[in-house]
Amino acid sequence: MVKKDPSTEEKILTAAREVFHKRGFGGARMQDIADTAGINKALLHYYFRNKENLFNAVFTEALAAMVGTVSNIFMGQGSLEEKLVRFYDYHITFLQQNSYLPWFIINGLYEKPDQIRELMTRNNFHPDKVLARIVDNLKEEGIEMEVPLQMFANILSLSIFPVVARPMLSHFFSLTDEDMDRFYEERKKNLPRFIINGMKFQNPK
Amino acid sequence: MVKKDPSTEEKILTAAREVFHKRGFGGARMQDIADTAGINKALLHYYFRNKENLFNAVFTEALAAMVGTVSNIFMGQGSLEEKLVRFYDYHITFLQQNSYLPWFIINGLYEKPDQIRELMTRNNFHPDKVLARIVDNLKEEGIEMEVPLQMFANILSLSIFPVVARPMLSHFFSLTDEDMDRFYEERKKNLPRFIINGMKFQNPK
DNA sequence: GTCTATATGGCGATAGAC
DNA sequence: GTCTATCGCCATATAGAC
Repeated sequence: MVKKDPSTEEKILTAAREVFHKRGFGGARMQDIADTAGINKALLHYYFRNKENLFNAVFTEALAAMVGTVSNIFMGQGSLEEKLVRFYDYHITFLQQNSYLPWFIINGLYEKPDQIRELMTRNNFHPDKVLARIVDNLKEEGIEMEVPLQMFANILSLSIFPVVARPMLSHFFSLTDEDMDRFYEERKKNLPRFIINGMKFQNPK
Repeated sequence: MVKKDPSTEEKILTAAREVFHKRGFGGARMQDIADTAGINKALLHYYFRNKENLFNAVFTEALAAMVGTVSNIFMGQGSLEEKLVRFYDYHITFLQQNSYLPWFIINGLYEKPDQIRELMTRNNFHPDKVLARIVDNLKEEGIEMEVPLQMFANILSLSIFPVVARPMLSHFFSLTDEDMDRFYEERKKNLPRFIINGMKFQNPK
């Protein structure tokens, strides 16, 4: 199977993903995106009228992918630990390539909550249902939760924060890129047990 | 005791803090800072030659506050669990009052990585020593850590992320302000045990 | 020290030829 | 669809009166 030459639109989107990811919305330069895509600035505006549209395209695509996958993992079958393994494996990798996303979700909820909420429901993401599913999961495994929300916050914190805070950690501890990559691989392996065990202890019955 | 009229420099710094914390370096506008301080743009440049200098002043201060709150507690005496209790009690409260700070620091490191490394050494920040202290602590308690960095990342993630992501959590689960406040109080109580237990299991010797 | 007015440069966006 | 050239704005920064 021959790989078709990527269309200009695809080239733009790929470039935009890369530049927005590195610099954020404000820091990204249309000129940079054009250069990375190997075209000129004017063409960007021909395809996506302005910077905001281009960002929204990239943002929506990423959000949809993430939300869909996460939902599938937790709503499906299997023990909680199995699900956590699959979740961290997917989510940490995904975040490494989209580390600006959490910030834009959080910030977007301040500025345009409806748009984001709409996007989430359109992609069939219902955090309350995911949480309910996790609680059911635990019940089947003989663990009763007092405050499920805490568990949900813990699960997300442990994957999102260390990836978003990558520059902070690597600066603080003078870590190379390879160090950081190993660090994230370690996390994927350790976090599921860490969570399950921490929780078991808190509900010792 | 009479409160002296704040000097112009203090007014500028207060305003700069507010604007930079919310918008980061790239997003902040000198005009905004001037307006907030109740002066005009030219005066900003009179006091701090340029935007970069002003930013550095604010950033150094923020970094010091953040690192200070963390290291003071962990560098002192006591068992790890005691320290964790004190840490979360203090840190989560601190973050609730300074919820922009973590984003500001992380974002600052994205925007100007080189400059910040220089700032850190100049101001004698050594997070690696804090971590070494935690590891010593654990050794005294008979717990050997394979990858201390993981633990450090976990400790910080669990306090910082849920505060920064407050709008996300409250949107997802339709929580009131009172709900959220209770949520954070719960965390202060639960997190120390959660961490200690999760960790013990991972190092079962 | 504090102001008004202005210079300077960069970036998003558009016009228009091909 | 793709390019070159250029506009117009806005943000930082400076000049210079008071």
